[in-house]
Amino acid sequence: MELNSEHFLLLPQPETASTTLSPVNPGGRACVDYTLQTNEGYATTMEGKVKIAFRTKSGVEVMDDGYKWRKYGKKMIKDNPNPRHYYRCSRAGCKVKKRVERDREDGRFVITTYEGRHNHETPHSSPPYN
DNA sequence: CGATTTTGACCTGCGC
DNA sequence: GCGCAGGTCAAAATCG
Repeated sequence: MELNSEHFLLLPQPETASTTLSPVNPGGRACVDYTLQTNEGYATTMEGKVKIAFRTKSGVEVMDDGYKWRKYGKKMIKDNPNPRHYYRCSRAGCKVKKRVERDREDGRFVITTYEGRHNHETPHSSPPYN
């Protein structure tokens, strides 16, 4: 499966996303039913920046989208009792970042946030949704 | 042997 | 300006 902003709802950005909304639970979140195993997801497109976040109902945060990810950091967020993992594409020139954290209320949910776009083809080519 | 992963420390940005 | 939170990088160890 290709994780492109085009595959998600391109929301300009959650209005008044400064107080009431949470990073993973915007007031105007888009409850979509894409071809993915995702339940909810929203994409925020900024000037030249792409932020895609969706909640997966998989107990496994390791969803192989066909890219090689290299973990470069782990952080405990105050808002979440669960640690947040920071991944990065191992391909040279690929500055795509991936953030994975478990849901704060439902440990069986995983919030995956992709930032940026891949500038190379999938080094794996094994899309189970093809 | 090389790449990748893990934990900690450090740095930056924003808020107050 | 300082404090807090979040994010990134680095060094070492491990696995393939």
